[in-house]
Amino acid sequence: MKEISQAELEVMKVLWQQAPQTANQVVEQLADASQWHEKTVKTLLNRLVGKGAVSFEKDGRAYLYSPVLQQTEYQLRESQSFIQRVLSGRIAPLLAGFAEQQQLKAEDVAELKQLIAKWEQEQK
Amino acid sequence: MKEISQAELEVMKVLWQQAPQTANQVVEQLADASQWHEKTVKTLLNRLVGKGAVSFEKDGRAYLYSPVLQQTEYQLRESQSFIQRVLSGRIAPLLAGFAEQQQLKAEDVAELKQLIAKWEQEQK
DNA sequence: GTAAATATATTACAAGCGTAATCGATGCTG
DNA sequence: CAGCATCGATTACGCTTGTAATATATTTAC
Repeated sequence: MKEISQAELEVMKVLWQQAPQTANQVVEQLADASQWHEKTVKTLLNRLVGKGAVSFEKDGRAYLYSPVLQQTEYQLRESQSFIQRVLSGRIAPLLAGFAEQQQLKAEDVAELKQLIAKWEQEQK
Repeated sequence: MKEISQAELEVMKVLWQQAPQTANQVVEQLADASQWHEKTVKTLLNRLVGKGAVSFEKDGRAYLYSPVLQQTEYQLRESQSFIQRVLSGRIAPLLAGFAEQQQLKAEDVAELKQLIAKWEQEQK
């Protein structure tokens, strides 16, 4: 699977929320959110099909698009490559930075604790 | 400050390890690690200067290069933008993915615990 | 059934990127 | 001092990306 560009990612997000969707449904959501021209969105859809990240089936004159690449899979892959590439494999500095910026929410901390508990279980 | 590309980042990493360095010192380290041609590395150095991420001072015929952008600053900025763009602002899923892949090390967990403790202190 | 609307497909085009080669200046060597 | 070696600067070139416009095929509306 080829790399997905930033603009293409926005299109994927729309499809991840709901699928399948026609090109026009996708266009409408992104016209609101991103000020993108219809033609631009359709180009992006096309490129995503070319990259194998999105598939479509014909529904009369229009197409119905669906994501092939799943969001969790994408997030995991990107996270791993990001942590290697930018953070040299260490994850804690990222959180430290976040904490400093007061961007860590109670919710996040709760999830972290659970994660740690689970991890410790597995170590036994 | 303009965006730093992936290839440029490798050059920054070398300068973050030690600075200032001559172009040739940088070239040598990257020739080993990345198979890059001398000309390629020098182009990257030049582009980084153009982007304001690296500065130089003349030392006779050669230049001495130093990073202007600091690594921690870069990492923080990139982490924030990554978490927004890819993870929609939630940091926990990233960790969950990591844990699943057994990539969380004892060291990481220790750091995370400390972070949480500190965070809880601050909430009081 | 012919024109207008509308879907996708094809083409466009400038900027950024990866990956160098060439140019021009300066210093080194014999 | 005349060429060679070596800097950094400039130029190159094909690919990707952002951002569309144009072309083509198919419906649908008179």
